[in-house]
Amino acid sequence: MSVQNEHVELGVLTELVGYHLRRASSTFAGDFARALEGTGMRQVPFGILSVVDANPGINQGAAGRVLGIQRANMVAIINELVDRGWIERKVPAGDRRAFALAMTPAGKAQLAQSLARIREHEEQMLSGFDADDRAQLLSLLARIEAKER
Amino acid sequence: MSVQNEHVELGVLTELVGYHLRRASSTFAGDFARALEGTGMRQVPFGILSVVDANPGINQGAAGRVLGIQRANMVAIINELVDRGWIERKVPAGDRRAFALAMTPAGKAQLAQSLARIREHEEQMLSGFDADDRAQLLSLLARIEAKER
DNA sequence: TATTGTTATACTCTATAACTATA
DNA sequence: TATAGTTATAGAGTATAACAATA
Repeated sequence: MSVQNEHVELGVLTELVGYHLRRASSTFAGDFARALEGTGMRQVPFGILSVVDANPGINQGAAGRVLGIQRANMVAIINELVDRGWIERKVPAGDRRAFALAMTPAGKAQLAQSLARIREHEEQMLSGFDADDRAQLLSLLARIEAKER
Repeated sequence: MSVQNEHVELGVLTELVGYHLRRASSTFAGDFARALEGTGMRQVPFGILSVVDANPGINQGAAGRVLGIQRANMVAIINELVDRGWIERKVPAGDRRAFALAMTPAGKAQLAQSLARIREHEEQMLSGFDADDRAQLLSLLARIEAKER
């Protein structure tokens, strides 16, 4: 029997929003990875670049908090971004515990290049979605994100 | 400065559907884990229970395929479900390569108990969503899942 | 040859606890 | 004391390659 002809029921999963969120997110992430293949860019590091770019001088803890990444897990990711020359750590005058993160010119360029690929990938994944569909989806997702505790 | 007063911009992430899908899915998964805490149930094993229940006699490969889980990764999960006495492997008469998976009575009970908790958790996460909002969300997610390749 | 299940392995993401330097 | 960053560690999910048994 070929895979195409396989008839398999999902059972109670069919009606569970959590299941479909997980699968849709996974489908999106898989296409993201293919679209960025060879660049070494992944979803999480890209998120950090976006936040550092939008908040020059932000520290690791604050960047991690807005992205839902714990302090301990930020260390390796920030190290990677610094090693690639995309962001830099500066010791601020006021509080010598925290580093101020800032984009380098190479980081800015990387962010722009990745963003171009990501926009293509989003167009692909959302083909068939009109402006209303996209706005609806973003609005519904935002209402779920707001339930984070 | 308290966390509440922290003002941090997401930058280009704000408009990216992939980012919000990932965060909403993560918010949902976190609440799922809290709702099922102590029962040992997780999203992936629950999905398998649902599929086996809806397709008695299905084999590991087919169950994994519909859920997007690879053969190699099914082994440990099926072992766990068998060890817990929730499903059983039977050697079918026709094809002795594949096992036929079936629910045990304990597995049926576990599925029902977990489902009750999961429905409460979904009510919590979707409070404020009317029937139309839920149908819209499921429909939009299904259109993204259909892009899986 | 192709398929099913299996083993081994590795990488990403996530989670917790404990430590240090600084405030 | 509280906070920022760090280290160590572990678990869950996911990915690939290679193998044995069966078809």
